[in-house]
Amino acid sequence: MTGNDRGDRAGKRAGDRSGTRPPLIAIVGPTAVGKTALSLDLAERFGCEIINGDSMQVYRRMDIGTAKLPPEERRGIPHHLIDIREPHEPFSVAEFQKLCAELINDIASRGRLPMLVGGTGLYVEAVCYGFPLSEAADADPDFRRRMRAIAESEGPEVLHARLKEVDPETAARLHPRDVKRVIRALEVYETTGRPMSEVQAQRRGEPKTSPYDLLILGLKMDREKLYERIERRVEEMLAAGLVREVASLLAEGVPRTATSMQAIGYKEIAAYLAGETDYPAAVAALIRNTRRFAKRQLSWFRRMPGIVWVDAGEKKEILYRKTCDIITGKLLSNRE
RNA sequence: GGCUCGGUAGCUCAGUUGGUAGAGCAGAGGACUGAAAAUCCUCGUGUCGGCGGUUCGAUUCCGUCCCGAGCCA
Repeated sequence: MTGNDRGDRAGKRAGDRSGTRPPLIAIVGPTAVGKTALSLDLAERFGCEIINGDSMQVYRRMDIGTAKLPPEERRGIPHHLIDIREPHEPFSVAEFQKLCAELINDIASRGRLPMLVGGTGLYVEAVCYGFPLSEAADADPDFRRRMRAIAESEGPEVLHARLKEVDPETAARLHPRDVKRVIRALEVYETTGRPMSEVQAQRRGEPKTSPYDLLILGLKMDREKLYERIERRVEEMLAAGLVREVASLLAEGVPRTATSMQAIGYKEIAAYLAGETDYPAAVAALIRNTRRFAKRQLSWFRRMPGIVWVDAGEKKEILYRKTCDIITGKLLSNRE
C-alpha cells in the first residue's frame, strides 16, 4: 500500500520520468553462490544499505542454518529485515513487500542506495515488480486449517473441484494436488467474494514494470562448482553448531510445524533430534535438499525478467570490477 | 588352484520360458502473486562385463576370459 502511494506521488511529481523513481539494486541467485560477500563490497563502494531478501533470515536465533551474516562482519553497513520475527511467528510476502517499500523510500530519501539481497524469488520479485498484494485478502489461519482437514480426509481433488466452481480460471492454472495454492485461491474468494483470477487480472501476463529505478544482478555459477560449495557450506554449518542451534529452538518451544522450522537445515536436524533418522541420513538429506532448493531458485530467476547475469565463478576482483561497471553505467545513464 | 554366487541406468537392484529392458534412489527441466528454504508437475537407451559359438535373431543358452564376494584346498 505504502509503496504504491509513494510510487504514485513520485510519478506525479516528475511527470512519470524513470529517473525520479527511487533507485533499487537487487542481487539474486541460488544459495551459496556468493551473494552476501559481493553485496558487502558493492555496498561499501556505492554507499548502499542492505535489505535482506531471504525468507528465513527474518527469524531471530536462526543464524547458523540460514547463513546469516554476523553483525561484527557487516562492516558498519546497515542491514535491514534481519531478525524481525520470533521463530514461532508467521510471516508473509505481503508484509515483506510492505516493509521493503517503506525501507526503500526511506533509504533513498536519505541519499543512500537501497540494495536488496536474497534468494527468495517470490519475495524479491514481489518487491522489484510491485505485485499488487494489498488488493488481495489477508491470510485466514482458521480457514486454512479447515481446508487442510478437508484435503486430508477427502483428498485434495475435492478442494480443487470446489475452486473450479467459484474460480474456474485459477483452477485451470493450478494442479489439483497443489494444495497450498488451491487453498489460497479459495481463501481469496472466501474473504473478498471475488475470484483470485479477477483480483490479479490486471497484472498477470502483462509486461513487468517496476515502481523502482531497478537494476537486478543475477549471480550464476557452474552447477558442479555450486554443488561443491553447498556441500562445504553444510559441513561448516554443522561444525559451527547447527545441531545445537536447532535443539535450542525446539527447547524454547518452537513447534516443528512453524514456518521457520520448515527451513532447510532445521527440518532435517529436527527429524534427527526426534530420533526419526540417524545423523548421517539427516546430513545427506540436508545436502540434497539444499541442492534441490538451489535448482528451484535457478528455475525461478531464469524466468524472472530484467536480470543482468554475471558469472560468480570468476575471481573475486574480476566479479567485483564487472559488477561495479554495470552499476556505474546504470547510475550514469540515469543522470541524462 | 577348485567350487559357488554375482557383474544390467550415476547408485541399489528387478526382468526377459531367446524377439535388444524397468523400478526405487540420485539427477535434470518446469510451475509459482499474503505458508515460498514452502507447495506442486514432467522426464528412464543403457556396448544388459569382454570375446567367441549355437540360432533367422543372444542381454537371456553354451564355451572361454576378466573383475568382485564367499567357501574349500
